[in-house]
This record gives sequence, structure tokens and C-alpha cells, in this order.
Amino acid sequence: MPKGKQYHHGDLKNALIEAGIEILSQEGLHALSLRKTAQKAGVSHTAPYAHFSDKQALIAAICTEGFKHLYADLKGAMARYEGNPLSQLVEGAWAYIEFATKNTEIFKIMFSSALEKEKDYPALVDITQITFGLVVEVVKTNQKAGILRPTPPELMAVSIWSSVHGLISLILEGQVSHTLLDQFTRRQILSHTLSQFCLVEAPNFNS
Amino acid sequence: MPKGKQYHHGDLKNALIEAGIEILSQEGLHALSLRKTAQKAGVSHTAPYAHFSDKQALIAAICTEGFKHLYADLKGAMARYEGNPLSQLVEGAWAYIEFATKNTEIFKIMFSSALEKEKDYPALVDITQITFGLVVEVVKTNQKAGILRPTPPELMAVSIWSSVHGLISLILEGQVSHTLLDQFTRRQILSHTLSQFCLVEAPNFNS
DNA sequence: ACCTGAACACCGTTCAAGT
DNA sequence: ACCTGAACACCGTTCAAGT
Repeated sequence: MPKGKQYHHGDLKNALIEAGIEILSQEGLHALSLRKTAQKAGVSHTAPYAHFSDKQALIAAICTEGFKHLYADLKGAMARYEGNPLSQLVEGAWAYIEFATKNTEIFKIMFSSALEKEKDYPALVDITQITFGLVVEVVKTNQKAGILRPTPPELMAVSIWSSVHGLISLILEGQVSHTLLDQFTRRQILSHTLSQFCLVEAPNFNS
Repeated sequence: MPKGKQYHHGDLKNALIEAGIEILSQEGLHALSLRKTAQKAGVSHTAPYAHFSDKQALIAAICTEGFKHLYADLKGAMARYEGNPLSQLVEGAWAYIEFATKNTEIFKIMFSSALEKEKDYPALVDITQITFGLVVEVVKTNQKAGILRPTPPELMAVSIWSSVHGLISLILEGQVSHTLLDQFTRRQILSHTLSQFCLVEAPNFNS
């Protein structure tokens, strides 16, 4: 055995998650296999079963990591604009788009229903709900500031989240025509969408 | 050989597409394989290669069928409300959501970037562009009627499409909390989202 | 507890061959 | 032109066994 390697890996579970994320990022979803992940982590192809019941469980763990990362990015963007509700909304949405752009494959697997049944992964459900709570909070702040309409905050949060999520999803899937993407930056398209939601006239979204 | 079967199938290509759609609808994306599709069509597992260069090509053909179906549904909904721009917009969006709900697995594969490179399937690119053109048209009609803001129509079309697409995607992925879906119908959430785009006050969206 | 190797049933794809 | 069967390199998963 090579130096530094023991029979017992130590932290194989996290090593497998890291290896999986690396394969995903570099080679894409189709290349992600348990056997390759095990090989990358330096163990036999059956070793992962000591830590994950099946491939789905590994994917769930990768998704959970992705959501934690996304949550941190959103939280950071919003903290940077504390006291300016509209900027919190816009920069939060922009952080969402940047996360999806920089971590395309992880973003895709997070929302690609590679998971059959979400129910069985409580850690994943937790972080998704906490992330949604962040959106609800920024919506409430903007409603108090008279920027968003006073509709039920959860409803407004779903509408806004859908708009931002749908936009970056369609762009990443290549569904938005190239001619449009040449005419307008992603930032401009996002601004246009969000300005539909806002009561203030011509908000200065464009960076 | 069973009666009615010849060595030459006749229309194997379409039979394979149909078989693929059936597997997809009944067993889901993970169960869709070339070998199973061939078996369902009653041919050997290598026969598909006479009509499709690889699995991606079969998926592209299935996606093309899906978009044709979606286009027909949208066109139908809009034709039913000719002369009423706002209803055309709302019912078109609703038809999109109904298509996704009734053909969940096909809808997912259509937007799940199971295709690596869209470029190589001109029939698929064509129908997606024609479908987007439908959205642009209904946007223009609503702008003329003073219902939507006079922003560039393609930009408005992308914003609205994103909102509707994002909404049904998040719902189908199970990302929208059950408590919210118990409180509001899909129709109500859609209405809430679209009403943000409209200049008319409190449009009577709820069916 | 943690990991291995053989084994099984499945894949996608290629290729020489048959009609 | 259209289809078959054998073959290859890959999968996910199970299981008896080793440390």
C-alpha cells in the first residue's frame, strides 16, 4: 500500500462525497458512478456501501453539500446589503444565479430529481427548507419597505424563487436563444424579471 | 416468429420512439435503456442502431415529440381565447403546467439536459424556437392591449416563461413545501406570479 | 466497524455476419 | 437497407470472507 494509506481510511464518507463532487464537476452527471467514486477515493468498489445504502444516498449527500453551499452564498450576499431590502433581494437572486453558473453540474443534480423520493433524506429536506426560509425573510423585509406587494409572503417567495430558478435553469439547459443572450446580459434579464415584482419605478438594478 | 411480424419491421423508428416514451412514462427516466426499448419494440438490442446513432439520438427524438405535443397544447389553449389577450396568456401558461403535470417524465427529460449538445438535433432546436415564438406573440398582443409593460417582447417572453417553467419545475421536484401546496392551488400560485407582470389591477385569474 | 473479491444481472456500443 | 448474436467494457448491488 502507498505511504499514508491505512486499511481504515479514517474519513471515507467525506472523501467519497468530495470525490463524487469532483467527478460531477469535471465529467458531468453521466460520468458519476459509485465505482468511479470509490476508485477516486482509493478504495474498492464495494467500500462505499459501508457508508451509503446505495447510489441514491451518495447523491443525496452531494445535494446536501450543494444546498449548504448555496445557503451560505445567499446568506453572504444578503448580509452584505443589510439595511437595503431591494439590494438584498436583487443580490440574493444574483448569488443564486452565480452559484448555478459556477457549480453547474451540482446545481443540475440538486434540481434534476435524480433522487426518487426526497422523504428519506432528512438532512437534505432540512437545508432546503432553511434556504427557502431565507427567501421568505427577504420578501417580508421588502414588503415592509413597500417594495413588494403585501401578498402572503410564502406565496411571494415561491413566485420570485420560481422566476429566478426558471431563468437560470432555462439558460443552463440551452433553451434561451443565443441571439437574446447576445442582446442582454444575464444581469439585465434578471433585473427585468425582478422589476416586474417591484412597486418602485425603474429600480436601479443594472450593475 | 409471431403472426404479423416480419423480418423488416416497417416503421421501427417510430415504434422505438413510442416504446421509449412508454417506458419513460411508466417507469421513469432511470429505467429508460436502449435494450429495454428494443425489447418492447420486439427487436434485438442492436436493431435501434440502424435508426439512431446512439442513446442520445433516441432521447432527442423523444424530446422532439414532447415539444411538438407541448406546442400543440399551447396553440390550442391560445386559440380557444382568441380576442382575449390576458386569457390567452393565463390559459397558455396553465396549459404548460398541465402538460408538465400529465407528462411529468417526458417534461423532465425535455428540460433535464439529458442531451449533452443540443446543436446536433436540428428538429429539436426548430420546435423549441417555434414554441418560444408562440410566447413572444402572446406577449406582443398583451403589450398592445396595455396589459404587459412595453419592454422588449423577447425579454418579457423569457421572464414570463422562466416564471412559469420555474414554478412547475420546483413543484415537480418536490421543492415547494407541502404546507404551501395545501394552502394554495397551483392555479392560485400561477395567478399570483402572472399578476406581478400585469398592469391591470387584480385580474380575475382564479378559475 | 471497515474493507475486499468474486459473482450476478444489467447497461451502451461495436462488429462481423445473415436476409 | 434492415436486423441478429457474440463480444467488450462498463454499471449497481449482494454476499461470504478477511482485518
